[in-house]
Amino acid sequence: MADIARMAGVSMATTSRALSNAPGVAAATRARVLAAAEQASYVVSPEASRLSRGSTRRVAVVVPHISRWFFAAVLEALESVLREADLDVLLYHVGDAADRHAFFDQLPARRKVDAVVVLGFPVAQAEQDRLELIGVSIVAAGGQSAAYPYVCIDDQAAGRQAMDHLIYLGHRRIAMIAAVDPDQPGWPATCGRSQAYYSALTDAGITADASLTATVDWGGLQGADAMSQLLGLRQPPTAVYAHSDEVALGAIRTVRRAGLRIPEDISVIGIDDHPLAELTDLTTVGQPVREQGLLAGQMVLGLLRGEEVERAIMMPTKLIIRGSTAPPRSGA
Amino acid sequence: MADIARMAGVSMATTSRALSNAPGVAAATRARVLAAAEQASYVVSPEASRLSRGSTRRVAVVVPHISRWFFAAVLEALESVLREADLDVLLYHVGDAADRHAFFDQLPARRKVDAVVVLGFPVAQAEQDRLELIGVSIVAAGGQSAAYPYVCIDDQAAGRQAMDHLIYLGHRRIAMIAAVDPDQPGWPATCGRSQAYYSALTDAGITADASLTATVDWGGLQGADAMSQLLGLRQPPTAVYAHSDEVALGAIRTVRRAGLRIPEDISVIGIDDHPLAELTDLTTVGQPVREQGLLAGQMVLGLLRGEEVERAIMMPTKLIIRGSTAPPRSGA
DNA sequence: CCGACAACTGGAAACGCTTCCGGCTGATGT
DNA sequence: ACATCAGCCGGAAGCGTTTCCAGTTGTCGG
Repeated sequence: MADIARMAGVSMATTSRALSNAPGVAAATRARVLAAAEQASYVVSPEASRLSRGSTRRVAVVVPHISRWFFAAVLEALESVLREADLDVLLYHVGDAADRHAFFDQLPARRKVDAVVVLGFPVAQAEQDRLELIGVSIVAAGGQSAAYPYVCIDDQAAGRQAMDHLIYLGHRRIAMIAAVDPDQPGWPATCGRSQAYYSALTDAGITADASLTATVDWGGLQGADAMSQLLGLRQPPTAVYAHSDEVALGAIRTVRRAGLRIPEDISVIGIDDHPLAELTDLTTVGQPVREQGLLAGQMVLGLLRGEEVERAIMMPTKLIIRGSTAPPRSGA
Repeated sequence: MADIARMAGVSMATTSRALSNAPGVAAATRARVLAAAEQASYVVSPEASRLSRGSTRRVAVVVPHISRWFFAAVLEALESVLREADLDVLLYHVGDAADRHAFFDQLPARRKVDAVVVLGFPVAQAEQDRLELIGVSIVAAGGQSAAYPYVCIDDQAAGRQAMDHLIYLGHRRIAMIAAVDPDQPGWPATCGRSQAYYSALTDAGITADASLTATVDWGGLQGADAMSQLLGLRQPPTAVYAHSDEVALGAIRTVRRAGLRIPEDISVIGIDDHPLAELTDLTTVGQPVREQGLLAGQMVLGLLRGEEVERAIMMPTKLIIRGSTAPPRSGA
C-alpha cells in the first residue's frame, strides 16, 4: 500500500481511507488513489485489514450434506446474497455428530468468521451460547430451532397437505415411509412430517395401522426397501406418503418392479419438489428452496448490521399434483 | 498470546514456537505453554498468524452450479480432503456470464487464498490472464483445461461406451440429445460426447442422420422437449443417447407420456450415473465423481507443498447396464 | 578444566493495514 | 480584516503473530 500512496502522492492514511471508501477524503484525491491502485492492480491485504479492523467479512455455512439437492440449492441461494454483500462464504461439511462437535469446538476461538449459518440441523444450546458470547451471530435455515433466528417450512403443515390430498382422493389405507438422517437424530423435520401422518388419519377418522409405517435412513434405495416390505403385507396400502421425493422415487421403483402401476394400483406422494419429481411425474408438496436460502442470507446481513431480525420465518408449501396419485381402485 | 506467555513464564517467541509446533523448544517448556493455552482456552488469531506468516491456508473453489448433483458431489469430496489438511474452503459460485465476468474482473479471491480450483468449466484465455493475477496455484476438476493440472474423465471414451452399447444391442437408428450449458459455451465435454456419437456411427458403418441429433440447454425439461421433437420424426429413433442422465430422464418422460415403453419401444442411455439413475433403472455410463474431487484436492495439497504434480489425470468410466436399454424390436 | 558447540530462549523487527489525533488550508460570518 | 470552523490530510501507534538474530545455558571431547 505504501507504493500506492507514493504513486498517488499521498500518505498511507489517506490511501487507506480512499480505498476503503471512508469519508474525509477529497474527491480528487480519492480518484487519484483509486487510479493508482487500479493501475498497479492492487488490492488491500484482507489479513492485514482484518487484523486491525477486527471483523472478518466471512461467514461460515455449515451443512450436513452437500450433494443432496435440497442443501445444495439452499446453499446456492445463500451464497448469492452473501456474495452480493461482499462477504466470503466458508464451507464446512459436518457429516456426523463427531464432526459437528469438533466444528463448534474449534470455531468460536478461531474467530474465522463473523457469522455462521447452519443448514438443516439442530445446534445444541451450549454451542449456541458459546457463539453468542464471542459475538458471532448464528442463523438456521431449512429447519427450525428455537434458540436462534431461523427460516424454514412448516413440516407438519406440509405433511398435512400431502396426507389430506391422499385422503381426499379416497385412500384409507395409507402407508408412510419416514426418513431419518442417521447422523442427525431427533431433527424436528422428521417429527413434523410424521405427526402430520397421524393427525391427518385421526382427523379423517382412520385408525392408524402400525404395520403401515416404515422408518428408514434417508435415501432412495432405503425407500425402495421400505416399499417392498410394505408390498409384502397381507393387505398392502393403496397409497404411500414418503417424507421426501427421493424416498418416494425409490418406492416407485419397487412398485413398478413388482409389476404394479402408478397411480392405478398405488398412489405415491413425496415432499420437496425435487427437480426430478417433475420429470418423473411425482405428485409432491413443494417448498420454496431458493427463497429459504435467500432469506437466511438476508437475516445474516441484518444481524451483521446489528439490526433486529425476525426470529422465525415459516415459508408456505404447496401441493403439486402430478401423475403419481389418483383415487384408489374402486375394488379397493 | 502475551497472557499465555506470562502464564507459562516464557517469552512470546517461545510461546509462538510451542503453539505452532515448531522445533527448538524444550519438551517441558512446550508442555507448560500448551497447558496454559488449554487452560485459558486460547487459540492463535488466524489473521495475525497469516499476516505474519504470509499464507492463508484457504483455497477457493469456483463452480458454475452448486445445486447440480455432479458439482455438489465433487465439491463434497474436495471439501473433505481440504478440511482434512486443515485448509478452509471459500466457495464462489459463478452462474451466468455476468457473474463470471464479475468474478474474473474483481477477482474477489485475490489475496485471500493459497490456491484455487475451478470445477467443471473452461477458463477462457483472457480469464486465465486475470486468474494469473491471483498468483497462486490452480487446478481444474471435472473438465480438462490445458492451462492447469486437471482431473477429469475422457468424455469421448465415455460417449463411445454408451454408443457402442446401443450399437451392440443392434440399434442403427440412434438419436443424440446433446446438452450444452447455456452459460459456458464451447465446453469440451459437449464436444467430446458429441464426437463420440459420430465416430461410433462411422465405425459401425452407419451414416449419421442430421435430423436425429438435437442440441438443447442442459436440463431435464429440455431433454423432454428434444425427445418430443424426435418422436415427431417420420421415422423416429429406436434408441436415444443423451449427454447426461438428467436429460435422459426428461426424454424418458416424453416417451412414456407418448404411450411408448422403455426399453421395449425405445432405448435410452445417459452419462454420469446420477443417484436417481439407479432408482429409475436408467442405463448409463458412470463416472467416478467423488474420486475426481478427492484427486483434485490431493493435487492442491501437492502443489501447496511445492511438489510436482501430475498435469493430467483421466479417470475411467464404466458402462452400467440397467433397464432402459434393450435390443430394438425385431420389426424395427 | 577449558573451548567448542548444540540446544534453547528472548528481544525486537517485520507483516500490511486502520484509525486516533493533531495540524494545515481555505471558506465563512461579522 | 480577523476569528472560527469545517474539511482534508499526515504521523504514528496499534492489531497479534512469526521469525531473525543474538545471548545464555549446559554438555562433551580433549
